[in-house]
Amino acid sequence: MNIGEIAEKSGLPAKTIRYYEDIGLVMPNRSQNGYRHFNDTDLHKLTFLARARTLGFSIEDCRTLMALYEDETRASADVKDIATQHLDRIDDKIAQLQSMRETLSHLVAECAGDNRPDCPILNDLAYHRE
Amino acid sequence: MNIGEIAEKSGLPAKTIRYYEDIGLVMPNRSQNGYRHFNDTDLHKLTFLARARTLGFSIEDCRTLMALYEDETRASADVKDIATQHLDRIDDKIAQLQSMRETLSHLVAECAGDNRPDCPILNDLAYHRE
DNA sequence: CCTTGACCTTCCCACTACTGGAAGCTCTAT
DNA sequence: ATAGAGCTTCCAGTAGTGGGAAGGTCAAGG
Repeated sequence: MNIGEIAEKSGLPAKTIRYYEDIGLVMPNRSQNGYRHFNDTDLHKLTFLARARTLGFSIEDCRTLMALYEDETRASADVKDIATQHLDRIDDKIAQLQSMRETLSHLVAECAGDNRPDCPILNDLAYHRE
Repeated sequence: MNIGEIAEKSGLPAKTIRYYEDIGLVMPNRSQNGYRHFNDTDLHKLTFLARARTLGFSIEDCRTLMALYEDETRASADVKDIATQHLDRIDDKIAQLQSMRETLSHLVAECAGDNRPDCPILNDLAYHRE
């Protein structure tokens, strides 16, 4: 498979696949013309990566998860640790966003949104005291 | 005020304040020795920016919001539009994170987390079909 | 007067995870 | 022969800092 084909099959843009090769996540062979040549194992890896990225894992987490996946002597505890930490980070982010959301939605609700200049949103930004 | 003092008062790192000058968000005067010299207006602007950033507005949003703040003939509708769009982006992000959270928490719950290799998390990554 | 240490300056690199674009080579079909 | 699609590498840029080098400035102490 050339890069275009595997891009379609894996759902990852060709650019991204080249980038993953750059950072050593996949190592496709090369044809004589210099084109990357991907096999089914590469496709499987890329699909794995695409799924892990969809779940929000960082590239470094993905690297570790792939290594664990390929290590038949792994302990599932190691995988669970990574996932749990990731989950904690997600929870932190959600909490942070919800706090923003809370404040913003109040301000938006209070703002008349007409052609007059008075605006509670700007007042908050200018004079907010924690 | 020198940069150290205003950094402390505004709560922004000196590095960040220099960056904000670079991109034209603040324009402090310079003393004869070349040091930046900030006045109360600068402090007010930086505090405004710090608050806007806390609420998650992008730098470009901040630039627009500051311009509106300084424009006495503004329409509050323009401010409300920016805030509403930002709120929508936040809602999107929260939804995305909660979807990840949902999937991940199930997988984590199913994983034994012991020293055996079998792991539902890796199975999902490797064989997930949407 | 000299030195020390805390400030300040500019400049450049690194980070995350790509994305876009330019210049140029290869393949396929007409 | 040529057009167009697909491939290659390399370079630059994104957002918003953070880290650190190399060097100028200032105030206090000996």
